[in-house]
Amino acid sequence: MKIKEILKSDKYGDQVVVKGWVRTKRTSKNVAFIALNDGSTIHNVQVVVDLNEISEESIAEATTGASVAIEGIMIESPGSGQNVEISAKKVTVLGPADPEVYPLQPKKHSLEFLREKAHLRFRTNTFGAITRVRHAMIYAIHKFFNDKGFYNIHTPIITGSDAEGAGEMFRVTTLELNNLPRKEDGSINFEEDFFGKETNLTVSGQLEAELAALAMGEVYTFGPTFRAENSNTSRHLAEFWMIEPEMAFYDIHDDMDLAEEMLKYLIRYALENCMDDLQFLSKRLQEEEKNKKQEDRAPMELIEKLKFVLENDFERITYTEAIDILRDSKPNKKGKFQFPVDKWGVDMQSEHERYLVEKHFQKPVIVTGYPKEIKAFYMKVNEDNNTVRAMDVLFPGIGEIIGGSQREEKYDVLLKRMEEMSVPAEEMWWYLETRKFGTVPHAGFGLGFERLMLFVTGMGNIRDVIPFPRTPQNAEF
RNA sequence: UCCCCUUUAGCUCAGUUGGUUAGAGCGGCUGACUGUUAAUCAGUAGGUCCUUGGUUCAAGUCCAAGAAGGGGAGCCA
Repeated sequence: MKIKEILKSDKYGDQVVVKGWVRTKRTSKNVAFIALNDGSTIHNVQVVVDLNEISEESIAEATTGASVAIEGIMIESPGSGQNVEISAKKVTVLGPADPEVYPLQPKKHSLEFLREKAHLRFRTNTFGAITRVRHAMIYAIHKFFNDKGFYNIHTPIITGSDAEGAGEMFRVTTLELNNLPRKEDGSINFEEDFFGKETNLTVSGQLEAELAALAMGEVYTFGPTFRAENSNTSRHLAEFWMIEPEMAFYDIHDDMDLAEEMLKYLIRYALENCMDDLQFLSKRLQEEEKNKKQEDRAPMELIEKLKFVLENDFERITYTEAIDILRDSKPNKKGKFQFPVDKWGVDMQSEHERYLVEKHFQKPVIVTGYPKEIKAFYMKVNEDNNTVRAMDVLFPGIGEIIGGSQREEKYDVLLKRMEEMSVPAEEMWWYLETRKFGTVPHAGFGLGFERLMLFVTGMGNIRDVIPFPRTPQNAEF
């Protein structure tokens, strides 16, 4: 029986078998207590062992980290702290964990330490909670789209195009690296490679998702994404999961509406289904906050923050309005920004996004209408021929959580944009053909799944919301 | 890739102007305790002071290079 079910039950007297891992064991002369967890919930079940019936020796190996099977009876707990507990009739240690060397102790560990113990950190309260919330969010994403009539599309992980225009790519090859086949001019002959051409891991499924949307109407991808950027921040991974909806007949406003609706749906789902875990994460955060200086502390605790996002409309402004606000802002006038905002056309830096979201509006902000020079070739050019129908959703503490746009559906304009930005049009013939045959206005966006996880769990480092993070110089486990 | 910080016991950290046998709390182990909640109390073991080189009579402490980790920036989701 799962511990989650036992703790909800009041069938005192029922016989149960529980299997799990020991968190702590406390012994006294006549009685021992084992706090047992099986991953089904943040809470442990308390197993009571009468040492007059079961010898202390037989449970000697039931130390922190050991796996055990308990046969016993559910009883109403006389102690405070829990309603139900299990009176053990038989304790079997399935797999001992030598307490001299088992690295997880019944105490707080730093997140940095646990990162080096990623194979065992699932056994901690924090990562158990994160893992359950992560699952709930994965499920909720599929449910959200399914209920709206979207189709899930599996886009390729190995791609032959290097024109997706989103960062450095990981090369995929079966060529022998110590003995590369060369052409006469000395360059590598990729015709001998597995696919007969240069291939990489995908940096986005968007282009393929567009192809599907232009027949299926509303589609989404949810798959692994790879970026070989040498990026060392708490918000970047070399391998992460991205959700990319793509919708025919949507304009930029429909796109924004969907993005806001989806984010709120997911947050609501977490509040309705993961309250135990969120409460634990919130408490954990609040304890961490105590060690911070007053000005660095979060203005709201986790659950309050999630509810706040649910209950308020996202602020929608144009890039031009954003630049005006920033130019007239106190930190800009006082020279507090590392990158001063002086003229229209500059890209917004992290500090500017943070100012807008955390100081000026104090809620999520969607910025649209960026200068076309700083955005991708596929974004629809506005009538002013100066800005594009891009939209970035900015979240407090995280920055850009969603980046999206209405796509350029006009063949001539798209081709011209590709030439301007030196995107090889010949290679992208298939993408262009969708604009040649039955093109329609359409839009889409990309949501970084781990960035969503950062927000929902309140964690500060993206390496702690994915089980096995891949970052520069680190592919352990 | 750039800037800043850190590296001392299993974990979290202290270690004075360079000076003798390097400390604490937690955890482990041993024992005590009539139901505990990260139990409590007593005792006990445990160290390549990140690595290499240098300065010095003497280096955990000063200098140089490197490694690992963290924070921030860029890039982005």
